[in-house]
Amino acid sequence: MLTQSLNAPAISTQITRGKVAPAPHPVSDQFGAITGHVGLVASEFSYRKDEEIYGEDEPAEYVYQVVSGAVRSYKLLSDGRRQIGAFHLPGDVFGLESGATHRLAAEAIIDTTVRLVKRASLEKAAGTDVQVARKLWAMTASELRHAEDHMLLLGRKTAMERVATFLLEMDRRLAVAGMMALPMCRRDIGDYLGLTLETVSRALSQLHAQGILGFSGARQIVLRNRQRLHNLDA
Amino acid sequence: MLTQSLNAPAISTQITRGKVAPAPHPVSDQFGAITGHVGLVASEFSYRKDEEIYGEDEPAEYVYQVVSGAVRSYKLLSDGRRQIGAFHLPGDVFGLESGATHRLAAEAIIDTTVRLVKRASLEKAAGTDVQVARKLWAMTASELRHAEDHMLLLGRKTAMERVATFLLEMDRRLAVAGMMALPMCRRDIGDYLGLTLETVSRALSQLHAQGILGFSGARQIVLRNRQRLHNLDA
DNA sequence: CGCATGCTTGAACAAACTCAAAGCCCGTGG
DNA sequence: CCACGGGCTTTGAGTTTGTTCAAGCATGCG
Repeated sequence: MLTQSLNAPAISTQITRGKVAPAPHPVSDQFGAITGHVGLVASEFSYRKDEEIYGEDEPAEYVYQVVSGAVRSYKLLSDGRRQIGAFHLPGDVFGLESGATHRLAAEAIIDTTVRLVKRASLEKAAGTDVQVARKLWAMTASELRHAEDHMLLLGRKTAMERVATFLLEMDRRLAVAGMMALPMCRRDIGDYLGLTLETVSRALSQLHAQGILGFSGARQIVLRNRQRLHNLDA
Repeated sequence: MLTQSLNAPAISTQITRGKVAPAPHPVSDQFGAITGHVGLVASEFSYRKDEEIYGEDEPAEYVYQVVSGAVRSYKLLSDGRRQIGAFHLPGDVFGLESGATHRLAAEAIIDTTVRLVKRASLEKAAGTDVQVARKLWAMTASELRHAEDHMLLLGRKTAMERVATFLLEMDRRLAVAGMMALPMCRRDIGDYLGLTLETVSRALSQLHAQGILGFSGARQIVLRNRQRLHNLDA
């Protein structure tokens, strides 16, 4: 886990470009805000479902952005208990570290393509460009904000409140035309919310029975009443 | 909570110095590493036990360092459930934000003196001095690391494991001559660990019965067997 | 020295977990 | 195109861990 810096590509799609897409980036494109600004070299890389992107405590050689797919960042206890700290969806940057190593491991939840840049080149850019330095700090601060909210959820919310929070978060982040297609299984959701997969399933069933959400298959969910869901979320 | 930027001083000890202590700072002094470097103006301020230092979502006007005493940072749910995200002990910097507001509230656990600098002046310094910018990022990254470890604790550890982790953390951070004087009450510990105060008390009693720790009053604790405590911590 | 606050302990309870089984999809291959 | 198989999800029943509610105790502060 500590030895290799990058795993084997999934389908040998290691397309290295001299420069990342020169097309204009929206403000929300955090990676573009950096790479576009200082002209860093970015590459693309693909991982198959459940493939490890990097391990816990591995040297942080690259910084990643999800192009398509989904990624989970997690920590393990020695007996296998897992806590997922975050899900990374298209557009999200992950694997950014101020220190030398990755604090959490990362795996592709489904087949996933990422863009990546060498951490060293970002550090270098930050050393000369104050805007880049500010942006790196802001990205880490944004992760911290999420972690702080999540500590409140894990420490103090009930199972139903956690699931309600999760659904509202996913709705915000990946709903298309009022519907969301969850890339992760019930176990992943449980490990994110500090619950078992059964408890997650029961909460979702209950919300379904109350008409608050609709299913089209276990992972296609429509929120039918965001207000009521919000009320369930403490 | 959103209106005032700084609460009334405890005992009118608002000593403003032209410059903070010019004595050499150890490497561990994060605040000094910045203020010393760029010559920022720092002040000292005191808060009485249980006094609010700033509220959640209040504008982040200052960055603080504990000089003496102890501080808790926390979030509340609407019905009063509380999650303490961190305890700040002498030497610790807290209240540092990349964005405009404080994400957690902060209160003095006991009578506390802090050193503080205006956030704006730090931002300004970071704009010209890359070392300062790097340091601010590193401090936020350090908080993130703690939050990630704490998510694992809150989401996946048992009550005994949480208490063991807590004791080892406090031992590391505030033990003097093998003994630690906890500044916080059982409720604070519970709200930090996602437990009730009764569960914390029961775990401590059990550790005492097993000879793993000794008490001299409820808050004076001696760890008699760190190895066994470490084994109890997953 | 006395009281109030915080801590401990006990007993009953509840929320979530574990273990188990059945059902549903979805992708695969015939 | 349909049948099959396997993984994922749901649901149920019983258990466990930690919570809640309630006393009693200690301690440290005035």
